[in-house]
Amino acid sequence: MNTDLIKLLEDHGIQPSAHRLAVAEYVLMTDQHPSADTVLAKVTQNFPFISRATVYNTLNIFVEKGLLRALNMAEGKVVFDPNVARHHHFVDEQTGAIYDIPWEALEVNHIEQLTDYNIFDYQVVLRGRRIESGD
Amino acid sequence: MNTDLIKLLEDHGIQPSAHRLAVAEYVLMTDQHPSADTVLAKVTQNFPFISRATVYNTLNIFVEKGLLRALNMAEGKVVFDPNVARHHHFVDEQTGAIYDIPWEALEVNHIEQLTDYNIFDYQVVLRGRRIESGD
DNA sequence: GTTCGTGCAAACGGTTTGCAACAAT
DNA sequence: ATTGTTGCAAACCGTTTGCACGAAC
Repeated sequence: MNTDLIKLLEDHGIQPSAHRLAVAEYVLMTDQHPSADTVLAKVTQNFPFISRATVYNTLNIFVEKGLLRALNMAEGKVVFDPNVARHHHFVDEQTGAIYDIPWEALEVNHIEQLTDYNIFDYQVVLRGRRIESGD
Repeated sequence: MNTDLIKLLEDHGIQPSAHRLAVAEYVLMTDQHPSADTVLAKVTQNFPFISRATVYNTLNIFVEKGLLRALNMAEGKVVFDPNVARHHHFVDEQTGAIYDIPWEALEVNHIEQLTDYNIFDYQVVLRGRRIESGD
């Protein structure tokens, strides 16, 4: 069951406490991009006695240790992305929802010609409306 | 002198008050990406009696009316970009500074194949270190 | 008994808002 | 008189921090 989750935390130098596992179980498995508050709400469902501070602490540790990426895409709220591999993002301007776009789906050319910059990383950020296919 | 600035505001449906002109004079002319606080500091130099609230109000009006774009790229602070034309951004991870990359400098392919999305706009966000060429 | 995780509440920092004063027409 | 701009201070909201408690080794 979550022995693999325990191992994952340990492999990243994080002591796997019960609270941290509860947070990990949700935030590392979701394909959404939850805010800290969303994480708190979700985790509270199965784990009613966790405090806001612990959720924030845990999320920050996860980001520090490379299990999560923190994104600042929209209005004053950080969201967390368990997908730490390279990928692009689409932001639905109506709902605020963020969707992952696979790295291979897009191709960016001429980056090597930006010689004034030492580029560690890049991504395409797209904005618009998601076309709802019956969901 | 700033009759053109007055006209610019009026053309965007903004009453050109003295305070608004003072803000516009700085924020619409800069090639940096100042935060609200930076704008306040700059404007205060020439215009000591402007309040924080007025600066925020003015910036929000400018964004609403399309004179500025608001960017959420980094830690909990909105910055303003007077360049409202399409362009890309490079973020210096050390200094936090944001640089504009001309639209034509990069080419993104296969966007039209993202058929689940109605894409209004997109940009490439690059991160790394700017190479200081003697500045 | 020292280390580390947790909870609470207070503090923090950027931004917004309510309200009263004021200017312009 | 109405409309719109400004300033102040308080409120707000997401996040961080200080400190005390408690569990684990």
